[in-house]
Amino acid sequence: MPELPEAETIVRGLASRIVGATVTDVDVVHADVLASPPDDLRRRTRGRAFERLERRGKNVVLGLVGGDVLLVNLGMTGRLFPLAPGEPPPTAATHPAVRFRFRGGGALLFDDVRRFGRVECLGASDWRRRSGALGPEPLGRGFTAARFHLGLSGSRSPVRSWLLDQRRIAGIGNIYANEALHRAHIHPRRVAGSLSHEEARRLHRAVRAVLREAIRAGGTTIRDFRGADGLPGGFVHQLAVYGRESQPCPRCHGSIRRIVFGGRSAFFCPGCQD
DNA sequence: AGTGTATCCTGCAGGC
DNA sequence: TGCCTGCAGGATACAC
Repeated sequence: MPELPEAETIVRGLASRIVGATVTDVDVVHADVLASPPDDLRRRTRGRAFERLERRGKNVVLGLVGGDVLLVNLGMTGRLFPLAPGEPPPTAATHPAVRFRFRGGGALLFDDVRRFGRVECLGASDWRRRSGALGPEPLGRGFTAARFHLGLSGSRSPVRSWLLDQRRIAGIGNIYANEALHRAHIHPRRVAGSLSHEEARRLHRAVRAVLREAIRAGGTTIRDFRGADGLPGGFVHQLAVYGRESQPCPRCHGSIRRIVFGGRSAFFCPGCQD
């Protein structure tokens, strides 16, 4: 489910509720979302406070005092709900998987219908290594059109697959890959290394614009996504192609098509993407 | 280095 | 109403 804008929306909504909270215990309802045994997670988090909250790609990163990091990958249907002392979980939290209890009675609930999400606690150096294996942040300063073009060059994979590969660029998922390609007038199946300098520049701009606009709208809710405040994201109303098979292209009024490759649906307009 | 396929799960929409 | 199929925002492992 959640891609960069959804993770960013969660982090922004969560920060004021979580930073400063000290973990007293961890309730594990579904251990299969944990990367290590429940006791490992308890040992590493109990008695420690969260001191910073950030995002890396699609991951929510909760930094603990002492340098360890609680890493949450939301998978397809993962959500994080902060709970005030005495506050019951929202009715939307139908599939609780892990609950971090805080001193004073508050909590952070990880809820995940399909349980493709992952929760793990890493030491600082392990986290650095993990983060280093991810590609650049598309909204970061270092992510220039020139660097993007360089990354694309030499790759024979379809550009949509290239965008989804977290080792090449971090945070883009199927919705925003399709939306950015449409905005840049580039067919999702184009060979990444065949993009001209001009096309790479257009796609670079499109990726950044789509992600920024989606963050501004609070992410995209197809079905499950909720921000930390429990609200759905509004970008679904601004989607041009994703999930709109057979509907008219908002730009040229051609009929949007769906094709499948790399195991996932790609949506595009045959009229204005080549 | 690519691609296709399968896997992990649950829920929902659509066809009959 | 029920049953079946296909589909889903992700990540990974495998064979070719």
